[in-house]
Amino acid sequence: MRVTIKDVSRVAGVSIKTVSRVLNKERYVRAATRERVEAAVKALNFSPSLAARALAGRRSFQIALIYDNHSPFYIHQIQEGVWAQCKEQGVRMLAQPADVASPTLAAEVGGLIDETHVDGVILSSPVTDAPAVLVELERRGIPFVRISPGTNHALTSSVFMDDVQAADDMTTHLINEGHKRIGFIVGHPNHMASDQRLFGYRRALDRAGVAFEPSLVQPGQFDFSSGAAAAEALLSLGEPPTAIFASNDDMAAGVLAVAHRMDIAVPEALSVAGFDDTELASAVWPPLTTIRQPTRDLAYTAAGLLFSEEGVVIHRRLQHELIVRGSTGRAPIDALRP
Amino acid sequence: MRVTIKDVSRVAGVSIKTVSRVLNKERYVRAATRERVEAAVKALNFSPSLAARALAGRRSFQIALIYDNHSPFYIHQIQEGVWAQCKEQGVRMLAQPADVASPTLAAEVGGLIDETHVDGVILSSPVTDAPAVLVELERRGIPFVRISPGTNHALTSSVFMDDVQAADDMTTHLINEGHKRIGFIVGHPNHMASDQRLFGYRRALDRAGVAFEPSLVQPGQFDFSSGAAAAEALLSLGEPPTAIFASNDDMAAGVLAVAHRMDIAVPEALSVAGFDDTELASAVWPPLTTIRQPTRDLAYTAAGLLFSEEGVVIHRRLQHELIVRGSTGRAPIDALRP
DNA sequence: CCACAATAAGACAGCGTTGTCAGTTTCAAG
DNA sequence: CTTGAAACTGACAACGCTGTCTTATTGTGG
Repeated sequence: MRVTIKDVSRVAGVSIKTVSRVLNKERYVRAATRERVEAAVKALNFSPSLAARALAGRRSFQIALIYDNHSPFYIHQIQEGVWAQCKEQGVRMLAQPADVASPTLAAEVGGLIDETHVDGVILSSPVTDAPAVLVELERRGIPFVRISPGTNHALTSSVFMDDVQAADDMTTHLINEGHKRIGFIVGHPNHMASDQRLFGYRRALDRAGVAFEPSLVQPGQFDFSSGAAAAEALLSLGEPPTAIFASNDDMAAGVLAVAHRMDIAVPEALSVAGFDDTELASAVWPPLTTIRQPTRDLAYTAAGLLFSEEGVVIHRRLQHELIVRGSTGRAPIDALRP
Repeated sequence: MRVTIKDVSRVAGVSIKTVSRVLNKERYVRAATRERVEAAVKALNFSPSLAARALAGRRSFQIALIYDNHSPFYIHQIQEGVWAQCKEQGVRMLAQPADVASPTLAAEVGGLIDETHVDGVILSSPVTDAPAVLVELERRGIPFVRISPGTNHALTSSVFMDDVQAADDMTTHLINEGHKRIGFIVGHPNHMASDQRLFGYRRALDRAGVAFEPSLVQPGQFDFSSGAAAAEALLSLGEPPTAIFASNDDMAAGVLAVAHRMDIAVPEALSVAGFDDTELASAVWPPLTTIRQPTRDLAYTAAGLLFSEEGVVIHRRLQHELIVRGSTGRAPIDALRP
């Protein structure tokens, strides 16, 4: 039924071991032999069984991507980046949703590894910072790379962007546009990036000599409705902000919706800024001023590191970019004279 | 290193075959024995190797989900539905992006199956209607289920919704709101659903006695920018439509953006309707009147069919729902008197 | 209490590869 | 030529399970 390495070896007139050598690009195969084998592989349309390879050899040609993130756009980009790298490397990707809050998470990850023999694991935030998972992976000695982890102290590679600087950049941009009362919507508490973005916001305010006001900071969950709720709270303040910086695009979309509903003109009366530059940022009106996070590249690079020389720990920072679109503008005149 | 069935058998004091029986819930194991084995499994934290199971047995405990769809929200829901079902069944999901336009698609799918030994395949539109893929799957005799296929004539199960009726419902709703000139933005030509939605639109017009006007129909690609382009074309007509029905939400978001840019009030001067009810529909302003397509359920049900009794072909239709939100309203007065 | 079926458990081969090791050919230097 | 190392190739045993077949052990009607 199934075409096996045996069939190939018969057609090529060599031993199965030689076919295996060709498949794995090992040394010590005469060019003429290699060609005959390759021809046979092509003729029979042979694809080696990953199961058999995993069982017999040291590699499984599979890696796992573990994520728990409720922004579909973000996940989509992460998947795409990892996938692209896997394709280049001839490796399969197992995309695995997870729940960082689950007490069985580490056990599930362990089970996944045992079951599938994956060669490595990509962790996406916030799974990057689930201690139980990290312990489990280290105990197994399986290579893994983290995308946008909260801390870099682990002895494992990671790729990330400078969330603090990015939030600082955005806040500074708003200050330069004349805004003094800038609302901030914090991200999901599970994500370390949330704190860092908040820190960047405060740092920019400090540097510009703008007093930090706790009532202008609202909690959020990185989703649309929490953004809307936070916007309602901010806009019903006695002295509402002239700009709102939501720490991701989904929440910024929520802010826009509330502004529209309350008939507040954006950006004339209120500037709105997001973070991530997901497709959503350009799908809303006005299109969002945001931080372009190189999500796809982060994922692509992360997977690349997984396949790179073993034992070398690399922390690679990718550059973000401030994207100015229609949702932000000069502060209203009356806000400029205190 | 790795915990194997042998370790379990040693701890439980039985043969590996008996452990295998317990794992696979086979008959002929005394309750007491089963309990001892289960205890050993738990104590050792044993997860059986899928590779070994696939190689030795008839099942691999893996299925593949193949898709090529450029709406991240849609894919996300599909993945989630299939994933949920897989989790219940204790089976792994291989999410596999693909390109229906690629001439090597069928070969890739074949390779995937050979490599991974998957027990079954879920096809998401438009891969559902790639003849080469269907031929390849049938040739291999591997079970597969299609989500929202263009045709139901194949001898394989499928789940779908009534795209014609849904588009008819939406169009009728707009007509009932007094609209006579209703623009329509067609979906991606690769998707059979595109034709069906167009047909539903025409059917509703016909029944209501509204003349069909070809210039009111614009092509699209199911993405934001093609929706925007189509809107520009429609709104610059000599006599522009009072409503635009985009055949998915992404394109409807594009229409909204153009309306905002051209300073056309929605829904006062222009009603905008979408299709799918992805999260995007509620993230834009005004929130979209749309058709709720039970995407997640379709996927969940599809995976369920894959695991159900073999050989039974089932075509299951899931119910859609017209969701009226703020983006549509009565036609402008002057449009009501011809 | 016996015969015989139903139930329960184990021995062993084999799934399709790779790792190891041994054997054969090639080739350059003496 | 001869020799020895380097280049090549193959035989065979794993890998961790399940399928098949065989061998107990238990239960049941006559």
